[in-house]
Amino acid sequence: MLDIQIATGNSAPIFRQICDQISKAVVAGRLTPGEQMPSVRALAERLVVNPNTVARAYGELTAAGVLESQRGKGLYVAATRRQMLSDDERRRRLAFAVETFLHEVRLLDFTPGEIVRAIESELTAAVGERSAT
Amino acid sequence: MLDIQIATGNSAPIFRQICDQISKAVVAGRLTPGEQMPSVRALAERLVVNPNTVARAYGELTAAGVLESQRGKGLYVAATRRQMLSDDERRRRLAFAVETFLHEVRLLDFTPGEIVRAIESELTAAVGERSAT
Amino acid sequence: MLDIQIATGNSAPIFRQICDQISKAVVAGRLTPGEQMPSVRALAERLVVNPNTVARAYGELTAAGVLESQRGKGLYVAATRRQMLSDDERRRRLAFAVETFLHEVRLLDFTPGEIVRAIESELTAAVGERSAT
Amino acid sequence: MLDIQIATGNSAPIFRQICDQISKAVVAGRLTPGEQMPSVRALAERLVVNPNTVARAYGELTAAGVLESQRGKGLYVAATRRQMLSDDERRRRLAFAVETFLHEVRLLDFTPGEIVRAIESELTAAVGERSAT
DNA sequence: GTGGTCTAGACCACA
DNA sequence: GTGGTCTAGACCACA
Repeated sequence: MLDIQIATGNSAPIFRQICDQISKAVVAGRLTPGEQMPSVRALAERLVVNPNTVARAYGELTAAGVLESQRGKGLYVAATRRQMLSDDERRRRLAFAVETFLHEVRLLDFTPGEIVRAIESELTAAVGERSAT
Repeated sequence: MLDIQIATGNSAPIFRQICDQISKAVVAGRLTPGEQMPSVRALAERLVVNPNTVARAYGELTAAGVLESQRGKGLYVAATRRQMLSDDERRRRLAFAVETFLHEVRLLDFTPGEIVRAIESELTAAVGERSAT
Repeated sequence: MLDIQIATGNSAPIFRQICDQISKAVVAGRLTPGEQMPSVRALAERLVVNPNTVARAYGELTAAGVLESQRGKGLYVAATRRQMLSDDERRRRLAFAVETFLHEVRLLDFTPGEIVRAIESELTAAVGERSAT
Repeated sequence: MLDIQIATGNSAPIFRQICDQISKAVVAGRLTPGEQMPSVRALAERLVVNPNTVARAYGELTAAGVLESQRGKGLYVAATRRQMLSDDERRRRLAFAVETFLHEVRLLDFTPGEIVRAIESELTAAVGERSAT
């Protein structure tokens, strides 16, 4: 069963946490294409969260092509993830994420080498995880 | 004179940008302990920013011990730098930032190589900027 | 002043009507890049609609790159409209719109020629309108 | 035998697809006045669709005068076709559909030529399909 | 002042 | 049953 953890407090908005964890689960293969998602109400109950909040997360994931709605039946993991963004937009977003990341990490006093190595080892781990599943 | 660049638009909140750049300047020695900071109004005017925003940044820096207020005279760079994080904590934060970053980037369909290269080129650019200052 | 008409009843959702009319106004040049949008609350009041509904419309337009948020100051018409979608996605959406359009029109018993001519004359008119502004 | 194609996913509601295809079949003469329609359950089974959905489609078609119910026996294609729209009304609807379509497509940054070509090729495809049937 | 998020609760279209 | 929309009203971060 899909495991989603909500961190209350000052962190990211709840709807975004839900988005993130679901799309992560899809990428990691813990949610398989065609699989039905829990209903808005069911997930809201489980997370002790307002249904609107889940609906918003589901809405964004649908707009992003991660989920697909089947009228009146429910939401399903999209069969094929379409690349909706233009190359320019993808590059823009990568640059933005890199900038944000380096900004966070800069104050921790790691050397460039250590940072790159941390990225690389996590990338390798992620590949391993996927093929292991 | 203290050089602060504000990026408007969707980037980090302005007050945080001010915080970051000031504490960075302190670490880099461009601001020396005991030095007087520009007044809230003066800095706000220079940055073309709401005085409240500068006040908030100064407030947080004072709370963090980077700046010190001298009654009726103004704000000064604190004589002693605040404690650093433990190595464990630093590593934990790096790992967390890496994970967050890779997750954000995942749906953009870049290869590991492209991601690492983007990080590296930004790191090089940052180093260049720093040594140029 | 921005003129937005809300049609209640069975038609399209209100937030979408707002989206549509605003992006239309941008394309037509009735809203110029850099111009500030009315605040969520102000527009909501004018349209006699819940602020959340306006906020949703504004949110979608921001996500689509039509508007840009300036923290704490308000929303502005984006200076340059970025093409965020991939060519594939653009083609997919065009095909979908064509299909929907032809489906609606089919029952009206127009010949293919009449349909094409209607499209062409409206396209010419749109160009004229833009250069006239 | 009546051939109905259901497209699941985000396209038009299923009940409307059924309505449309049946009324189209009547206009095209593939369903003749007086002919008996398949039962709700039979059609639902064939289309792998909820019986409620077929029932709703039949209901709307009956209300529109396309089908007629004969007490206890079933539904039949109505002997007389319903009134057509006035030319003015048809033209008004075409203009409205054109406007809506062009607006949807506008933000996709296609040239007028590309738009017209997309319409034409879809029209040709549709004609081919119809004459093939 | 600005927009952004969330809740509670209603109503709708659709299957 | 399903998701989608809307309202009313609260609270937050930011400038």
